[in-house]
Amino acid sequence: MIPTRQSSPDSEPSPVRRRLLDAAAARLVSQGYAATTLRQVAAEVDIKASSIYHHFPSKEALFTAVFRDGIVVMVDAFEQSDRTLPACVRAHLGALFEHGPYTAAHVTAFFTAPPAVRQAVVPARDGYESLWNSVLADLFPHLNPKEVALHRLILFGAMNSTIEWFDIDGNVTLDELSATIANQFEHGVESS
Amino acid sequence: MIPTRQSSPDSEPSPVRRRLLDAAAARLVSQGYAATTLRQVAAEVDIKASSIYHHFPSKEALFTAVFRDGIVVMVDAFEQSDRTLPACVRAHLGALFEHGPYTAAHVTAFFTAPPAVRQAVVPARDGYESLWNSVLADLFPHLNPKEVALHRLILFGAMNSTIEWFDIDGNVTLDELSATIANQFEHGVESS
DNA sequence: GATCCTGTCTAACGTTTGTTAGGTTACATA
DNA sequence: TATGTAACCTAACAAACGTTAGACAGGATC
Repeated sequence: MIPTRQSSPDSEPSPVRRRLLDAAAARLVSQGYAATTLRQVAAEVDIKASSIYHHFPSKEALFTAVFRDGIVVMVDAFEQSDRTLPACVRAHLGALFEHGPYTAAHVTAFFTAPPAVRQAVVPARDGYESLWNSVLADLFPHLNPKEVALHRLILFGAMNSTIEWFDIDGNVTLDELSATIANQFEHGVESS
Repeated sequence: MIPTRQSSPDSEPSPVRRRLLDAAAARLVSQGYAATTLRQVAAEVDIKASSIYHHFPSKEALFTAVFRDGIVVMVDAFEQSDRTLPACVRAHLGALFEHGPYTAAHVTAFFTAPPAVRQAVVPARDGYESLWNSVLADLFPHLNPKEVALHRLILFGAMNSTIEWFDIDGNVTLDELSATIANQFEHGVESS
């Protein structure tokens, strides 16, 4: 009857394994890959660094799992939304700010990870991008596929950068921010 | 008569010092702060790591200088543009892709640097952001200051994220990309 | 010619890193 | 009761890190 918060994307793995992922994700957000040490992560779970190797075969494997879970959280949020643009934007920002540190870790630290880790996560990333591409293609049928991809990248940049400055406890709510971004993407800043 | 490219933002410092900054910036882009070692940077300039300390008092000082130069490049490009939105966007992307690795290093690695380094660069960052705020306030007078700041952050996110996917040697030119981003910011994706 | 300064070097320091080897407990299952 | 396995531990490894100390060369200055 231990009240461990299960912000888990997967189906009930070992509690310690889950807490290791939680701690690793949280550290990734604030420190990046290279500066996050296994001893820090282990200490946050009250075990020793060497014990991590009973759950993951290497540092790379641990952080690969974190990045994968970051995408799982995004895909889950995306699939629970209707396919309107504001809803999709809201789902993406919700994954970033409301569903644990995994998506935030992915967005902030993915490019600080070594190539082997990045490559292992690429397929999952591509899957999420495809979801967006098909939604945008439906919503804006006057765009050809190349334009869809280009505008999606611009939108992703706008959404993901919020992790660097948006304050979830500030004056602006996530709903308002999502509406602003979606509206600007669709109609431009003139219509604000 | 050595053909060292002088992609320098400052006024002719020691050639070795400049080359150290160049090498450090290039490494920052691909590896981030913690993973970039002084021995790597020194090797690229054909000196030993300990000799760096004749030019900079510490690793933090070296990379602080890199981040500062990243802003200098941006400000220079910005001030040579007229104050239209497409020109400002083009200047920003030019700083990212055409004027050496300093701005790219700043955008990709600033948040991977330790707090002491970030804080030392904050004033210069604020200056550049103020330039943009005043231009956007002039161009879109119907926005109040809070809205200007919010839309600037969204635009910065869109522009800076291009460093992660745009290929300067690909099919799309920097001019086209700048026009697309500026147009979308102003009028939305509908008008594409 | 003696002195100083600049720029580099070699060598080493203390620390930290990811990782491994081997031992110890607790709790299953037989 | 015996056996096995999961989960942790201590201890240590080799490598790499930022940094420092001290020596040496070359050129300028006196």
